[in-house]
Amino acid sequence: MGKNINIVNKLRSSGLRPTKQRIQIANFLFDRDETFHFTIEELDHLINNKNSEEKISLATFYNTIHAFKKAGHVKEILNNENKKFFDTNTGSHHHFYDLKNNKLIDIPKDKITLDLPSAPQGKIIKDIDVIINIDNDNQNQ
Amino acid sequence: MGKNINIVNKLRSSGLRPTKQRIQIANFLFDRDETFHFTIEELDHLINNKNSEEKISLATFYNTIHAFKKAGHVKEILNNENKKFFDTNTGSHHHFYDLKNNKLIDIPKDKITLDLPSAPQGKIIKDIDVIINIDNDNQNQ
DNA sequence: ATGACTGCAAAGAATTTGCAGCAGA
DNA sequence: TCTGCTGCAAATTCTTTGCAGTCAT
Repeated sequence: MGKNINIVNKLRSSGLRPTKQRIQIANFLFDRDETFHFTIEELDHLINNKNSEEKISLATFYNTIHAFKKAGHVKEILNNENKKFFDTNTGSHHHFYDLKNNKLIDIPKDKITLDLPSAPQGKIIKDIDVIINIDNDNQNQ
Repeated sequence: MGKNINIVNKLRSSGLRPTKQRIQIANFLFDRDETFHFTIEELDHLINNKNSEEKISLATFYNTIHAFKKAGHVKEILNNENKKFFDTNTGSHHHFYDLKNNKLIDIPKDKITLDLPSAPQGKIIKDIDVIINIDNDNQNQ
């Protein structure tokens, strides 16, 4: 199938050997319509529960996701827990953060208009993160 | 001095016994003109290096800062490292985050104008965090 | 064959917890 | 006195690292 060829090329073109584990992880992450938000722990569970035969080790998830991040295939997202979140949407965009289920929802960059102050002396703006925390409606408080 | 009386009242009014340690931490945090951003580890070093006599234990810093957070005296801030940042400015406001020295700088709420999408069905917006990542100017890239 | 990758287990870093002794009301 | 707080050490959680064996090229 063509799917694997694309994934293999994606890996190769960023200097990563297309190993069995990386192909499996990359397919899981990138072969989908919606962008996907995850922690490494979640990814471990999601992939290893599917394939009960050959488990990918946790260390490999860490290595691989960091390699993907360096290659620009995933992006790390601000969060206020002690876990690192990643996003398969690597473009500039923003997020809703649902406080009830700890899930992120993408907001396209052009849906938010910002009027910003200028950066302090000698500094330049590199990037802007906007997180809109949301909660369930119609509950007291 | 009146300073300590205010601190003691602040603690008492939030149901916290004004112990020696809490008074010392509260004075350090709240008796200043500018708002202060810190991790618990930094706070530990800053306070315990001053007073080499009686060290406050790390566990007490954790307990105390969490008690202060629950009481609304400090606010936790979004960050992308594996450390928790706190802010003595508990009002709604935003931040510059200096990528070079990992320091936060407050931005008053009214300095940023936002035009936002509405929250998803059944959800309401609770809070908005804007972090403007800044870096040194005039360096290649 | 060579160098990169995987997986295990051990190490590290940040935070939390249990509990005995201490201190504030 | 009595309950809450402190401080120590141990436990947890998340992440990183070292290294021997394995796999891609």
